[in-house]
Amino acid sequence: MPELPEVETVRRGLAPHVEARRVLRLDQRRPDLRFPFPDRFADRIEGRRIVAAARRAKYLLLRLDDGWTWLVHLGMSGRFTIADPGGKGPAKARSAQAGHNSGWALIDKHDHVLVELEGGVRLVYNDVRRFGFMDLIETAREDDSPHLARLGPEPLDPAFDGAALSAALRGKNTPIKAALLDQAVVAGLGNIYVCEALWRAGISPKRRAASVPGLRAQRLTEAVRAVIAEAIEAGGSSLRDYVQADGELGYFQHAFDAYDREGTPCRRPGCGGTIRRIVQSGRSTFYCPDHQR
DNA sequence: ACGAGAACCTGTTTGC
DNA sequence: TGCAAACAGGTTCTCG
Repeated sequence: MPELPEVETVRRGLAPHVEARRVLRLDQRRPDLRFPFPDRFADRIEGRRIVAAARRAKYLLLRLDDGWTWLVHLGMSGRFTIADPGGKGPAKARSAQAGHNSGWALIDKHDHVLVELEGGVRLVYNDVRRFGFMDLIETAREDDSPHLARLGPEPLDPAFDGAALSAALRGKNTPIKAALLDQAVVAGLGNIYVCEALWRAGISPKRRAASVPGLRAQRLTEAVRAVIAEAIEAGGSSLRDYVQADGELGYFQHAFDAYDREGTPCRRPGCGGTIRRIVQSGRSTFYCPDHQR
C-alpha cells in the first residue's frame, strides 16, 4: 500500500483533474470495502463540487462544496486513477483482466467505485484486497473525526523534530520499528519507509523505542524527512499494486537501501555488512546488523 | 495499560 | 509440474 509518498503522489495526480469539478455520477458497486460505505454515500456526493484535493497522513481528503469531506484510505492495494476514455493507459496499468461492460468501457472486477465528473473526467477506485475504505466527515470538525483525531505530526511538518519524537517515544518498550509504524507517533510511515529511515539513521529496528532520545531521535527525524521527501519526489514506489493517478509507475523502489534487499551487500559506503530480514510483530523488517545499532 | 498477534481479503511468489 | 504455504504497502480488535 500506499504509504504517505504514494498517497501524496495520487493526490497530486488527481488534483488538476478533480478540483473545481462537479461530481455528476458516483457508481458504488458494492456495499462495503473494509467497512460499509456511509449511508446514502453516492447521493451525498453526486451534485457536489470538489473544491480541493488534500491529504493527511495516508488519507486522501476530497473537500466538497457543502462542508463535507470525502475521505479515502487506499489500504494495502487501493488505487484511485483517472480513467482514460479511450480505455488505454490506466486501464492497461490496472491489468485489464476480463471485465464486463457497464457503460464505462471495460471494467475490472475489483473496480469498486466509479465516478464521473464534469468535463468527461472519470475516476476509478480499484482495490483487490479491499483493505481500503471511504467515509464522509465534516470538514470543519475533521480533526475530531475518528480517522484523523489520533494521528501524530506529518513527517514533513517542522513540528516533527527531535524533541517531539523523543517525547512521543518516552516510556515505550516496543521496538523502534513498531513505534514508527504507530501513526500516533508520526503519521504516514509504513513498513517500507520505516525500514529505509532506520537504515539511514543507523538505528537498529530492534532497539527499544525509549532508548532513542536526544541526538538519535534528532537523526531519526532527519532520516524520516529525507526518505519521505525523496520518495515523493520520485513519484512513490511501485510494488505489486501501486500506481499513480495517471497509471504511471513510481520510481522510488529503485532507490531502496534496505527494503526487500535481504542477502545483498549494505550500500552504506565502507560498511561491508549484509542486509538481513527478520520478522517483527508479524511483518518483515530489513536492516543491516553492522551499522544499525 | 501495554504490546504482540490475529483478523480482514485476494493475488502472487516460493518451496517442497 | 503441481499444490500448498508463505507473503504482500495497513489498521483495528482481542488476548495475555
